[in-house]
Amino acid sequence: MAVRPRLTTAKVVDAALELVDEHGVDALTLAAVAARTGVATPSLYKHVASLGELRGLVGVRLIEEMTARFTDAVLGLSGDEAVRVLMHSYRAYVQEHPKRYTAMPMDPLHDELQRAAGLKFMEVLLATLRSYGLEGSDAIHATRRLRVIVHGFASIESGGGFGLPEGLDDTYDQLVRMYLTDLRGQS
Amino acid sequence: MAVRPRLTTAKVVDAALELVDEHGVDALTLAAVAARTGVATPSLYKHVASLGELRGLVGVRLIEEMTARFTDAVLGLSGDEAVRVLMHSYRAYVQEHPKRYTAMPMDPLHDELQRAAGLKFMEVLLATLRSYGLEGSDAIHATRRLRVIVHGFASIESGGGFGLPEGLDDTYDQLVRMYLTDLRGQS
DNA sequence: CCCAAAAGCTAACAGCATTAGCTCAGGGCC
DNA sequence: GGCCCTGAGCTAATGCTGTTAGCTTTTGGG
Repeated sequence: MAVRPRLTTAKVVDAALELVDEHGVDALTLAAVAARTGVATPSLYKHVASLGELRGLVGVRLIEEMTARFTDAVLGLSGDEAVRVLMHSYRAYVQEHPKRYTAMPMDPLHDELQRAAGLKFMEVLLATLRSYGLEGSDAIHATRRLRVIVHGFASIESGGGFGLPEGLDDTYDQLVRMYLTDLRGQS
Repeated sequence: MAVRPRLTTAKVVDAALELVDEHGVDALTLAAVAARTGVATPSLYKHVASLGELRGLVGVRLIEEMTARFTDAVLGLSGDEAVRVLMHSYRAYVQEHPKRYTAMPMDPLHDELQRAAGLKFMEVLLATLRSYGLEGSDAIHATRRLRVIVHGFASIESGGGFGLPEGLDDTYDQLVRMYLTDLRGQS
């Protein structure tokens, strides 16, 4: 640590995220990040190993941010109310950052950081379902079903996959209700 | 039509799809397609306007192929059995072409071809749900819920997003059951 | 039999990620 | 307090993209 760097890995990821938010995930290029941080492109390699790694770090950032937000939202709640708040929190996050969700990695097993972030995320889901008294594989299945619904909807909505946005709130409410009913029904 | 072309747009899309299947969606490059079709890269522009358009055509191909397959699978069935077969057909297709699903466009409104293909796909879904006697927005909500589940699961599974693949069949069965129960419950 | 349309080609260019090697500032250490 | 060495940032260069311009050559229609 001979020199205090003007740039850090965290700041590089910050700039990358801004770029994704503003111009979409395809605009995440090392040249653009360099321009935004006021640095020559090759200088970024002092903080990031490659464009691929930067993408991975952005993914970790997203998972962490969502996890923190959901943890906060669900705090002090339990049962159906906790699940409802969690699911609506998820959708709200994606709605606030429409272009961001495309950068979410579905494969958190490759990278060690992503793996850790993914596990923490799963823990929040499991904790939210704890009051239902599910054990072993039942708990795993329940979190999987939750992920499927929440990610499926977010993915289609943020990609503009639903034709007209009319009644989307209703559709989501129905999904939440469907999930909760099913959760109670199998006890 | 002065010359019988050695290459056609369809063959270009064929090669593109092969590339996606073999080496993932990131390997879909004009240079690679040219190499595979035995032609110089710029020659492709006689059949395709740009890489972006080729991506779109690949997307259309995928939607059409899935639609055809589901139409076939559901033929002569109705009610729960039709829905069950449709959902399992969807998953089977994605399992057979793991890397392919990433190329599926969620935004079929930009391109005219994609729009048409997407509508046909939705028609199959609506037709499958016809025997439930849903009308108006109820039918729309039901198809949306179906898409959310089916796409959510396929997206996570094909991306390796479920940790261990253990018990994934059970998870999917639970989702199918959940959807059907919900469908009956609200009549 | 000619000619125009169109498929494929080569040459060229801009933008990208990435590597190699340099410069030079500043904190650790005596 | 002055040296040194670590490391951040730079410039130059390479190879791979997609894309455009303009030429060559084949071939079906008149």
